Amino acid sequence: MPIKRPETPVPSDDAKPKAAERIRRTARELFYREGIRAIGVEEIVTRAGVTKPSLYRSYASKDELAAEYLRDYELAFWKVFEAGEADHPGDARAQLMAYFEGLAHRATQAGYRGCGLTNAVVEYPGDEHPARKVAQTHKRKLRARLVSMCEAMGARSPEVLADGLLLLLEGTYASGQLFGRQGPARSLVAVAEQLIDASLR
Amino acid sequence: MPIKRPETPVPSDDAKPKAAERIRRTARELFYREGIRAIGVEEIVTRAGVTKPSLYRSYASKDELAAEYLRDYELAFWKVFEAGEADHPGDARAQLMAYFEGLAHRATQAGYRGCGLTNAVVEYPGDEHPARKVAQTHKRKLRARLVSMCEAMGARSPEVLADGLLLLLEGTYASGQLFGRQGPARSLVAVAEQLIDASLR
DNA sequence: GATCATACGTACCGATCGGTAACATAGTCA
DNA sequence: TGACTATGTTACCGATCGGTACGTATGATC
Repeated sequence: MPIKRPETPVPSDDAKPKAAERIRRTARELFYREGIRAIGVEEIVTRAGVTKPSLYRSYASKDELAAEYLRDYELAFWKVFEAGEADHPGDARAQLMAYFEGLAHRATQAGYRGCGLTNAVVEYPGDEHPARKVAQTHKRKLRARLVSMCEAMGARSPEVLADGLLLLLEGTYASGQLFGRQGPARSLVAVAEQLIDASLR
Repeated sequence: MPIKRPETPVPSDDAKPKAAERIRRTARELFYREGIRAIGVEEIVTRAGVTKPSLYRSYASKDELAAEYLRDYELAFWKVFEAGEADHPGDARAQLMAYFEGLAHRATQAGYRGCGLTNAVVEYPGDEHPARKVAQTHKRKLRARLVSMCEAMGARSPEVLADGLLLLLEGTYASGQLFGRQGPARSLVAVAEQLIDASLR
């Protein structure tokens, strides 16, 4: 019979226990689908199969759990956003359009709920909310990233093109939940191509 | 001394009394600034200087009050949106750009809160909510209106151009609250012009 | 001045909100 | 085995949620 080794390797500084991870995943799903304000902590712990004290030992408050959810969301976003780099190395335009194509598809599915980060900013107008801070920091990062991609494309005015593409992105997030399957998000790719074409020197 | 005539003219079927109107106005301001879910009915009636029963005598529920708020919001929107018609009769492009210019200005002010209708859809993902229904109906109307304006402009593909402009609009609503004064909304006019130019035959 | 409808306020409802104190249990290492 | 730590559980807190039963003030009409 083999020796039972500990589940967490020796130099693991921050291995989250089971309950905290279940809470995290459940909160992520519920917060995204229903909205943060709409979901109570009671429902989170019930659906996660744990109880409230388990939540509050791992997260300081519901607001902090929401912020954590958005940090996870951001990680997942970058993974999708950067997926095109492998397929199109050195081609910023193709990388960006790969993300746009995927987004246009997702945003025209029934039940699409937009960007969790943008939604959080809508739900929490006050600047002091931790979730809002995560979201705003992320969006600034995204904007800077778009600018550098537009520079790589050789845009006449990278900032203006990046702004335009960001407006299209955010517009797609919103329109995806406003309109159903035949929403304006279906034109995202065509419009983005037009805009990029018109912006190159 | 003149005969004191009744305040409401004879064939007035539904003249709202004073308290209901105060509630309406207070709700409109608070719902827009703070969000619908964030504001309780208690706070509305307190700030309006009335009491809860007064609210529930004029509105069936908080949800219905929220829907009423959005109906008012929609009226105000069309007033602004159609303001350009007087200045630029028969010139759909100039009418639209007039709205875009005003929006770009508002969306780059500190404390901008985006579109109340879009925000409501973010706050209430469930299709059955009365506020959401108002918002979605409005957005469909807006989309149709944009299509007809793009036809009037002589666009190659009016639907695609209208979609693109709608994405820019919604993106501006969102970006206005995400970024501060130097947000991407500042480029809205330039981008829209580029997109329209590229879409005419 | 009595009547009566309308409009408004006082006081309260049960439910749920986010959050916690106190205790029980399980795994780790001496 | 025994002490320590980490995690889970029961039961509860005050505050606030949306909503209402019921009594009161007001103002026009006869």
